[in-house]
Amino acid sequence: MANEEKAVTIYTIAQESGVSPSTVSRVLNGQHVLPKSYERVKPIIDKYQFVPNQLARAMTSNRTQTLGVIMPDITNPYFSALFLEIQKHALQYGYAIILSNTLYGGSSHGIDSPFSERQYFQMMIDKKVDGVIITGGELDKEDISPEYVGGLNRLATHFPVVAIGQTIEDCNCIFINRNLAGGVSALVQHLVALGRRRIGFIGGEERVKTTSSRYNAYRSTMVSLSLPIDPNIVALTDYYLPDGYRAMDSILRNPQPNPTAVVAINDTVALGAIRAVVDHGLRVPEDISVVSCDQFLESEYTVPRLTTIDQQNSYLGRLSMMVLISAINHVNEPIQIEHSPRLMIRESCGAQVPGGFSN
Amino acid sequence: MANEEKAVTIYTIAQESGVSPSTVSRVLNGQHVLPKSYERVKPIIDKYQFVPNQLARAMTSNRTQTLGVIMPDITNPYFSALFLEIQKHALQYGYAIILSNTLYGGSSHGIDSPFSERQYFQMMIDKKVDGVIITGGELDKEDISPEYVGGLNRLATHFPVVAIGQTIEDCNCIFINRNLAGGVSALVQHLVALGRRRIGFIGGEERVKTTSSRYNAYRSTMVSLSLPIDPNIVALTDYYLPDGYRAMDSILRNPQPNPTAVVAINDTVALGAIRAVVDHGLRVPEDISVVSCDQFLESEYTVPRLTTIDQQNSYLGRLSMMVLISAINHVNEPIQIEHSPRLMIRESCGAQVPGGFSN
DNA sequence: CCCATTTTTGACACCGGTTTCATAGAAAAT
DNA sequence: ATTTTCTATGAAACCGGTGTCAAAAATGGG
Repeated sequence: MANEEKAVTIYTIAQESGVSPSTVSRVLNGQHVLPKSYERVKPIIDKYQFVPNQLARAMTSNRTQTLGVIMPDITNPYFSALFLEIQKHALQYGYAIILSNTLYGGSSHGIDSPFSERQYFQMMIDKKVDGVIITGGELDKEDISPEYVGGLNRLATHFPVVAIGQTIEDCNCIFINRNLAGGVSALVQHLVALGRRRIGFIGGEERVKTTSSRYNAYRSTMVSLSLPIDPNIVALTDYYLPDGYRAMDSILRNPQPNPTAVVAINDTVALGAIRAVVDHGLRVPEDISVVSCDQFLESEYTVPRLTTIDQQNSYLGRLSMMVLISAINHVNEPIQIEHSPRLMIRESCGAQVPGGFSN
Repeated sequence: MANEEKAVTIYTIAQESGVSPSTVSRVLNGQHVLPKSYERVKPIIDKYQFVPNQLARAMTSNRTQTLGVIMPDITNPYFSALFLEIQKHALQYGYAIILSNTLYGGSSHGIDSPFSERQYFQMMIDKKVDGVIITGGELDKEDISPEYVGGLNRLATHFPVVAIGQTIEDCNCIFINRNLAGGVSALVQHLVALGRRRIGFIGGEERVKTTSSRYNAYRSTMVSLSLPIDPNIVALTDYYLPDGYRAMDSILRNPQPNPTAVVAINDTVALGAIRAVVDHGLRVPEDISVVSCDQFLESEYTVPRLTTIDQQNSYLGRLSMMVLISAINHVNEPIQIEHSPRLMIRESCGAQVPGGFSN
């Protein structure tokens, strides 16, 4: 297992090429040396395919070429897509990524996470990463605890921290705000245009931005269209399939008249809701339209095809990575990536779309 | 950004408590010291909440408390579930995890991965991780290149490598073999018991174990039941939703009679197939049963609910982690975790199951 | 071709721990 | 009380690089 032969170090190279270790170091770091010295050192480096020890290098330079990503749950397709996007760009800059899933509020995994988000903060500090991207979890809550903000600030004294979510006052992180409610108004208007008036809402947790901002957009659009908001056809639980099922089921069990359309917080919740509708012997979209605010599944392949909003989440990963990299390099030029949500009108809203297959 | 105050080191602690750095080191590592010394040092450590610099520690101990995980694509639910399982256990042992997605063959992401799997190997070596778990990618292919095996062996000279997939001869990794075909025979028999005889198969790539072992199980079961295997209702493409769609679509476009049942390589492919069936104006399961060999979605919430095989993949994550940890600690007690695939009979096969909701 | 100036180089300290080894001190034996 | 044995401690070397600084070499000007 262990490599018994003495490791090749910068001293090995120095000795064999007849220069000092310092000169080898300079060659490795692209600093200027006389051509003569270079010609001596380079072949020896190549001969051993020498790569300097990153640990030793990190000791003095305080750069580990490693980044941290903290998110609640990688099995959530929204987060896994975000992570992949982040990683693709990180690699181009030679960074490895330590991924930590906090399972914050992750009841859907049957275990209570024994590690709090703040313990992950400590881990990132211990690992001496060069920067961190953090998203989800307590960051999305409307009332963030001072302890959490303290933790973020402590993190930010060690390295740049990019926080995807809401902006927090008096916090030294770099914030990237998602336009969460983007397209929701258009979505509701689209449903109304299709003749649906009794429109419900199902979403995640109540005091969490992802839900509240969309819920508010739904409410204000309903009000502006002079449509009533009936609390009997609103249900907030969590963000996964079973939650969507449970929410829709409770609405349909209610003795009040059923909604004719329901806006779901995201694709998974929408699919859970559709399953519940079917289980109640009803059809989507004929009896009830079910639409989603946030596409992160390949929802053009579901039955029925989901009407949803493409929030262009892949930009988010790229943006956060760009921002982090430039913060690490103390570059302060503001980075702008344009993107706007796109309404994807498909079957589940009841609109007449081709989509189908002509045999 | 940078913490300007001088860092607290083991020397700080030594000076303040009036002992030598060596003694502080011993206290930190739980080695035996006189109670007198301990009483001196401990309060100072607590006062600063001192945590020794992991980088410096790693320099001499050659332990980074970091593990590597190399997989093709975290957005694939199978892999993300596996990763989460691995991480949960890693954390209990105090390991952080560097995740690398190779996007091997990942045409579904629209980019050609600029980094080959072997470059990720190098990265793990550079990062001096304590061990690696690798799965998917070239490891699943039937004809693995000698270069790849060489890469694996090189990895294994640096630290223990757990490879989830097939066993490779003359390779110093620790192999964990999945029982890929488990339950497939029972699945086919179940379909036959339901009166389906013209049974097709759709799966991933041809020379990849995940597909070939299941495909072979399908074939041998068909043969043993004296049923014909019609190549017109077999289609192999890839592992994602669009692939399932494409495969089923091509089968249905074929002038030959349609299958009455189709076995899909996994849940995503099955869902893609179902979408194709519906697009051809047919119904699942009335016209065509669609079943899956490998549950990794919450497929009890799909429409129709998917009949599939629970391969109990979560055990795989736990097992591989256990094996890796004990290899790192040079423990050689064989680890056995029992698990057997379970057939999940639901709607999509055409069986009469309660499942539905009574209004 | 020699002296002044600039550039390149090598010796050495340093990053923050661990480990070896010799010594001081405690415990045991005489 | 004295010698022997054992144990705990501290000084110093080490892990493998980077940064500083003074000496050496290269360059330029007269």
